[in-house]
Amino acid sequence: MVTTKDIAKQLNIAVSTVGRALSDDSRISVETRQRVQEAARNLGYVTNRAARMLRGSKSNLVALMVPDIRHSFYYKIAHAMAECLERENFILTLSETGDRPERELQHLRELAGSQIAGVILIPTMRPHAESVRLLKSMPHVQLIRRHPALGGQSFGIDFARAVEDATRHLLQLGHRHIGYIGAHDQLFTSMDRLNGFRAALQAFSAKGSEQIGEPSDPDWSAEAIRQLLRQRSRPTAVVLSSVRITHDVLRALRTLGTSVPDDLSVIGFGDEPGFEWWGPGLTTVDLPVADLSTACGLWLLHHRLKQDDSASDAAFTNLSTSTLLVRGSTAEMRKSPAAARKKTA
Amino acid sequence: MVTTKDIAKQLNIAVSTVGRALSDDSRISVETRQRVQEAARNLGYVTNRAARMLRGSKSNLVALMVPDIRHSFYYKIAHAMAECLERENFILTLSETGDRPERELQHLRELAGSQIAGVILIPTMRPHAESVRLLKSMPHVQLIRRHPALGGQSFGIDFARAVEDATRHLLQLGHRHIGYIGAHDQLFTSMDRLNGFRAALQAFSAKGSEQIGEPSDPDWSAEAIRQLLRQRSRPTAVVLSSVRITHDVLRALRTLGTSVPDDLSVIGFGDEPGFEWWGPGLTTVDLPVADLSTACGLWLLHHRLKQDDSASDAAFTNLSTSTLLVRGSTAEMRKSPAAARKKTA
DNA sequence: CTGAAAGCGCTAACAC
DNA sequence: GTGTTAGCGCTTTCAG
Repeated sequence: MVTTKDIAKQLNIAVSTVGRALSDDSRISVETRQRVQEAARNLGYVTNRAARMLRGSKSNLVALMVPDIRHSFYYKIAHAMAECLERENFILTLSETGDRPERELQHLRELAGSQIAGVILIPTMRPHAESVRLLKSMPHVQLIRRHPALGGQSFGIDFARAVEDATRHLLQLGHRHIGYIGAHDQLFTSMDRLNGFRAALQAFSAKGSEQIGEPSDPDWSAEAIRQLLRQRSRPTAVVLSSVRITHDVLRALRTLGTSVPDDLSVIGFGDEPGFEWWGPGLTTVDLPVADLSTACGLWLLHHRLKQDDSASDAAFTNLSTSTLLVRGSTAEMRKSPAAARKKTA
Repeated sequence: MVTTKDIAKQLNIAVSTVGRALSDDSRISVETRQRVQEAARNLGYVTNRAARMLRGSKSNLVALMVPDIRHSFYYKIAHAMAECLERENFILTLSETGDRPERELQHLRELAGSQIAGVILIPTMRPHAESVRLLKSMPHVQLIRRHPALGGQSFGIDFARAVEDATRHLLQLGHRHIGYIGAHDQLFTSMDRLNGFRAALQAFSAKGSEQIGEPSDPDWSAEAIRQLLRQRSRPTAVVLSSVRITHDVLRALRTLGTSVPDDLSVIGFGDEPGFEWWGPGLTTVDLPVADLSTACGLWLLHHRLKQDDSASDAAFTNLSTSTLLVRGSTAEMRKSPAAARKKTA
């Protein structure tokens, strides 16, 4: 490893001169500056950030903590963050929590030791007390989810409105009995989504059939849609409230041979590769993940990490709104589904 | 930030004693060790890795460099790496190159300065000379692709065999005229795949129609499949040779209304969510990405990063084999495609 | 068993 | 315009 000392020795000058020349200090003569910078290039000098950090400067590491990078939600976030941070010469670290508080804590410990500059996290349901304490010592923002113990800065999506818009779309198509499949966790955003669904129904005095459960069980969603379709008076449309559920229900509907949108209109959640070509094309809630992430990344960089400690700890919440992507899986309600079936046959 | 000095002051002992106690040095009495460790816990001490690194120890950062984390190929890799590194208390950094040498270089500069412990990279087509030099100073492995200038350690997939197996499957179903859609870049693995295709055809003395081009253009693949289907004597099956191409062709086939597998048997590349429910279910080459990545990560950790510098620079190449996932998009060749169409109608 | 002190590479305050 | 020096937090001799 080449150090400033090596450069100094080679040019017969002092280390401090080298340091100043490398940072283009105006006190150093232009000539010396050039000589130093050239020598640095020739020797392949790279500044040792460990040493610089020891002197108090911040690291250029920003951590992103997500449940599982394989979900479209999260890899889209990671991509947007990577681009955003790269532009400012920051390095992105990636931690997967698997939604487990212990893994979250383990990562935070590791990150704290590495003097991370900041953390962007999708928190687990119930973070450990130590996680909370560790986060207090590093600038951070919550993304997508929001846990009260983790400080007031967060970027999220208005899920209530997203689901409400989706439901309204079905109502405007004439549907008056709509199914809903959603998750059960108390905290976070699941309740928001359900509330959006209920709000829309109420506005039209329509009927809802809710299936609430544990979508992390791979078979649960399939069973939920079967339940809905088995009712004597079954819903003519269904709203799915997470990407995971959408995946599982789409697969189940193919197996069941349900005709979409003739027998059932379907609105999914999120837009993954494949949703476009599922059956007649899936009408779905398009989440503004990329924009949200970029906004979040920039905000962390500019409001929380800038040298001047003017950065306030004031609560800050940004809620993005999503848009409905209308494709073929939703249609006007016909009086009799059977009639519709005949017509297309 | 709590330091060893703080702990020392609080307990009225020397910093060196604290340091030794924290690393469970046998020379320190059990009692002192416990007192120190308890104090550390109470004060919320975390060891400052910057300082430790300055003393010569390696960082716990391992970098992963991929073209774009949003592709299934790469997020699967990232996931496997994250899990693998986490187990050994390493931190994964994620760099996106967008397949552009300049971005690759920029990231490598940043990583070099941060004293990264090691690099796992999917190299760009033509890495900069400086990238090559930088990589020489850090332990690294190439993954998936393999560029001769970047050292002899690599983990890859036997693409030639993957495509050959896929083609053979079609041949065994009786197809004797098979289309192939593939990429054009000279280096790396594209040629391997094409060779696999040709080898299989030759074994059966069958006819091939190759469309070779630039799949990064979103419309190119669609045009390629149209070309194949427009020929007077058109192929009865087609082999797709990248994930990207598979996505684009599947979309195009839907638009064209081609009946699969009656009019055309199709074999895709990679297995993404959605391939399973595309049309009759896509027969595809299932790439052993997760296993490969885990193997690669473990290898870097254990062969290249261990303190003892016994780590050899010997060339090492691991080629994994993939398996064919047979679903509904491939069928036995009928004499007349039209007859098949009638039968199902 | 424990303490004192040096030094990793860099920056910044203080000379000249 | 440039040199000297101290010190960031830790590990590691070398002394006791």
